[in-house]
Formats: sequence, structure tokens, C-alpha cells
Amino acid sequence: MKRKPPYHHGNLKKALLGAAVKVIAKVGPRAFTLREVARLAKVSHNAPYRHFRDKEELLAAVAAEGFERLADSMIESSAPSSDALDALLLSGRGYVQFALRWPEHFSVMFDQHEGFDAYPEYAASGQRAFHVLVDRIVAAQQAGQLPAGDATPLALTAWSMVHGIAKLAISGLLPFDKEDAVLEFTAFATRALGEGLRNLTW
Amino acid sequence: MKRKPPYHHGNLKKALLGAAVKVIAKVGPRAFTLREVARLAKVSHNAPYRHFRDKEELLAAVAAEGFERLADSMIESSAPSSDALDALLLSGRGYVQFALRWPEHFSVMFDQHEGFDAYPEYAASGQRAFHVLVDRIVAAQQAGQLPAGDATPLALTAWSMVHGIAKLAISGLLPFDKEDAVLEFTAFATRALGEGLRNLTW
DNA sequence: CCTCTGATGTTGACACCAGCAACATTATAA
DNA sequence: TTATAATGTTGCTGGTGTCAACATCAGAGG
Repeated sequence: MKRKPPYHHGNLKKALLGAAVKVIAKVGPRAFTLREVARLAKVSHNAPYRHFRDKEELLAAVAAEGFERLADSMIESSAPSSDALDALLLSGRGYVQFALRWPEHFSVMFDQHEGFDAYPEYAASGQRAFHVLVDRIVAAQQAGQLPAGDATPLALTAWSMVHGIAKLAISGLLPFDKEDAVLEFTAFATRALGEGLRNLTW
Repeated sequence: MKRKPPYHHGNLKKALLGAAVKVIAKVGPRAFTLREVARLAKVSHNAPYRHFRDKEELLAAVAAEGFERLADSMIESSAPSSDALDALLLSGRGYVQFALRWPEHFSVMFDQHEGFDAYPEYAASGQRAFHVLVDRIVAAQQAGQLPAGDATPLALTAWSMVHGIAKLAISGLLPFDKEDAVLEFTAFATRALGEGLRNLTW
């Protein structure tokens, strides 16, 4: 059971997760090292193996936690709006904002081509984050601001849009220096896409 | 000089590049190993250092080569069209198609957050590929199919769209199995975005 | 209270990797 | 022809992921 209280050194699993996030933020997901995580948690280099099968599983856990935060960011960003379509665009803003603030975390979440299916926790959190987007879309549909019908293609399109912006911005490939500039660009792009999705004949 | 003909073992630099592409395609960019590349090129584990400062520089070279291929893919895909806007959308198709066919290559090109500025070759090929997109946009503008003005924001938006699709598709996060389905979705998304960009007031 | 068992953490080892240094070889220029 | 620089090799160091064996502690059954 995971619910059991402390152990030898307090509950290490959570500590390792936190340490992993810190290490990734410091040296990037590429140079991320299991031993460094152990060091930061003041534990021997093999202790993590009692909580994670291998390095990949720890990364998957970090990614899963990232999806939770991502969903939160989207929800927070879109909360202040009462207009459904506006809320959708703002949730896109939240998506990009999250990526800009925790770029390494974001990388871990999406640059792991393998092990998607292998880690149900990862898939579940991802689904939850995606669902925030779908909810916004359905709301906009019900408000008549987007064409009725299956929300999935609309959601996938919107997702692709903000995901592309996020990725390119993180990589430094967008010619914007400050976060605000990127977010303004995000507003422009998502607005354009929303306009197009509304008028599309299909 | 780099321009000098063969050497000891023929021109290794090119051989290493080819081997690197093969290794990446086999084990992925994550598990990519300099020594494995050397092995594949039938050369000692230190020979690559005579042609690349370190592992990262070899990866940068692979990425640069990838951008060339990407630009080609975009050009080829959009060639058959005579309509300017259509050509733009088709170049987006070429972008996604490239990503689907050489996903590891694509990863190397974009998952390297560092060393963009450090490798002029990389930056240059990237610029060239981006320019293909800009050209298509400008053509569409001149044909009156997109609003006149600075093409850059339009290009960045379009790029973000197809890049997001490509990334998500590679990661297996889009619910499409076959390449054709992804490309069809790409057509849908880019058409929507094109529609939106055309009508946007800004 | 005591023992025992399993969960948790540690030590030590292996194979592998990136990169450095010293050496060997060969192509080219003087 | 010979010297020099470019190219390739061998061997090493410090670091990594992971396995196996061992140590320690928490809590259950008595």
C-alpha cells in the first residue's frame, strides 16, 4: 500500500520525485542522472530502485505529475473568463505558459516516445489534461461559438496549435524574448485558429 | 581544409553522419551512442573526435542535414499545386510527412534545446527550411489569399500548427494509426488555420 | 515483551559511455 | 626526401545505470 506512513528515511518516493524535478530543472532532462537525484535526496545511489523500477519509470512519474500541473495551469488561466470561446483560448494560454515556466518538465512529458502505454499513471494524467481542453471546446460548442459535432478533431487541432507554439518557444525558435511576447503571439494564433474552426465547412 | 579529398579511411565525416542517422533510427536519439556510431563505421571509438568536437556537434550535424531533407520534403509536397494557398497547405503536409517518416531524425532536430547558436550550420539549415514556408506565405499574400503585411507572424503560426501536429503524432498522442490519417488530419487543421488567418482582423 | 519477516536502504561490482592524452600512421607540402 | 599536420588507435579516468548481496528497521504474531 502506498498509504503507509513514513519509513526508514521518511517517505522517499515523494522526496525523490521532488529531487528529480529539481535536477531536471537544473541540468535539463538530457543530462538528468539517477545518481544525482539520489545524491540530492541524501540517499545511496541505489535507494531509488526501491521505489522506481528504473530511470525511465522515475521520469514517467515526473511526467505524470507535470500533467497534473499542466491541467491546473490551463484551468487557472481560463477561470476568469465567462465567455466560452474566450475560456478556450485562455486555456491555450495556460498551456503555453506552463511550458515556458517549466520547460524541462514539459520536455520530460513529451519527449519520451516510448513507455506511454507502459505507465498507466502517465496516460491517465495526460488524459485528464486533455479533457480540460475538450471541456472548453464542448462548452464553446454549446454556446454556439463553435460548430456542433464531434469535439475530438477540434480539440486535437487546438492542442496541436498550442503544443507547437510551446515546443518552438521552448527551443528558442520563436523570435520572442519575453514570456509576454510569446503569450501575445499565442493569443494571435489561437484566435486565428478559432476563427477558422468556426467557419470551416467540413 | 574540409575540401580535401579522401584520407586514411575514405572520408569518414560523411560515413559517420550516415552511421549516426542509422543508429538514431535504430535505438532512438536518447540511447544514441558515439561509440556505437564508431563501431558501425568500423572505426575506433575515438576516431569521431577528429571530425566532431563532441557528441553534441555530431548530433547538430545530423540535425542540420535533417533540415535540408525537411525543406526538400516541403518543396516536393507543394510542387504539384498551382494554387498558392494550396501550395502552402501542402508544404505543411510535407512537414508532417517528413516527421512521420524520420521521427528520430526529427527529434534530434528539435529536442536539442541548447547549442542552437553554437552551431551555425544548424541555424542556417533551419533558416532555409523556414524560408520555404515564408515563401509560400508571401506567394499566397500576393495572390490575395492571405492578408498583406508582415509574413512572419503568419509563418510562425503556420509553423507552430504543423510542428505541433508532427510532435504529437510522433509521440503517439494523436489517435491516428496510419500515416494517411495523420495527413488527412493535417489537411483539416491547416485548412482551418488558413481560413482563420485569412479572415482575421488584426 | 520478543521474534521474525518483509520492506527499505547500502555497498560493491560490472559493463558501458564521453572525453582526454599519448602514440601510430599516412598524406601532403617544402 | 623529409618534415609536418591530419587522421586513426590504444589506454585511461571519472561517471552512469543496473544487478546482487548484505544491512537495517518497522510492524505483525506470538
